[in-house]
Amino acid sequence: MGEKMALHDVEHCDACQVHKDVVSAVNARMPEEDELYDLAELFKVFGDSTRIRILFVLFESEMCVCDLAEALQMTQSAISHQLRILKQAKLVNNRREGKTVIYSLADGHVRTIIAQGREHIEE
Amino acid sequence: MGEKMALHDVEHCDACQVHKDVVSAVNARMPEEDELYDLAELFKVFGDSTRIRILFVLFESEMCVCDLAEALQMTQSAISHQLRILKQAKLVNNRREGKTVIYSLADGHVRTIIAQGREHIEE
DNA sequence: TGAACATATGAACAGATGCTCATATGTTCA
DNA sequence: TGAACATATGAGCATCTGTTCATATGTTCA
Repeated sequence: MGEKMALHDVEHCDACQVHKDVVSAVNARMPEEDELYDLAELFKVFGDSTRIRILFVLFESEMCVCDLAEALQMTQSAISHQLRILKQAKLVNNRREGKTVIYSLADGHVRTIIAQGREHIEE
Repeated sequence: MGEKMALHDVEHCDACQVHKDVVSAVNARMPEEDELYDLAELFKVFGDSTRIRILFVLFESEMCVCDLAEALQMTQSAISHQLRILKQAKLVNNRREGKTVIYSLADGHVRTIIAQGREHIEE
């Protein structure tokens, strides 16, 4: 921030003057830049049907990579790349069992978020 | 579907044979292709910090396009493009009042989904 | 140890995405 | 009606994303 904040003039309508207090109030309650960014990054992870499908599979049962590939009819590589993203977002956990690696859901937020999403689109 | 479903052989581990019943069960409970796609599309909309910021502003108050541009220090065009996406996803409603167009949150799922997302990243 | 298996990862490429710029559409008011 | 204002939209461009392909890492067992 600071000198980088060279607030270029932004257009505003006449009504804007009236609502200026609301704009200030809004900015006061807006989360930090970092949190907004992290939130968007989190939802980006849900924003791909391959990853959504992986999560649905894991709703039923923890599973190894190759079973996931089989279940979704995709290559091991593609699944592995996506699992990496899901893991970085802490949506899944994994543990090694011999040669295989077992992935599972990380926490309940995943179910809640997807459930709310499903409710929304069914309207 | 049909002839397009030329199930290319997918690799599978030895353990996979054991879990084959689980894979079948999973596929039975998997939502339709369309729903999975729509779900991903919905979350994609949440997956951009500009749109997240717009939603946070609308949490506080319904608002016209130029006030949103002012609040977020972005151009009217950029905001308008994003509002279009939010509207297509039925996350916001709008109504015209004279020259201005007022946008507001569409329903409670938006708050719930974002609230769950915030909970998740604060761990 | 070395072969076979399971998973991870880097490079590369095609397709999607978000912003800007220019301009069109829609509304009010003199 | 025409000027001014508010918003919407299409084209273009730079960037990001998901898959594939090749290959590396890690594990088991003979």
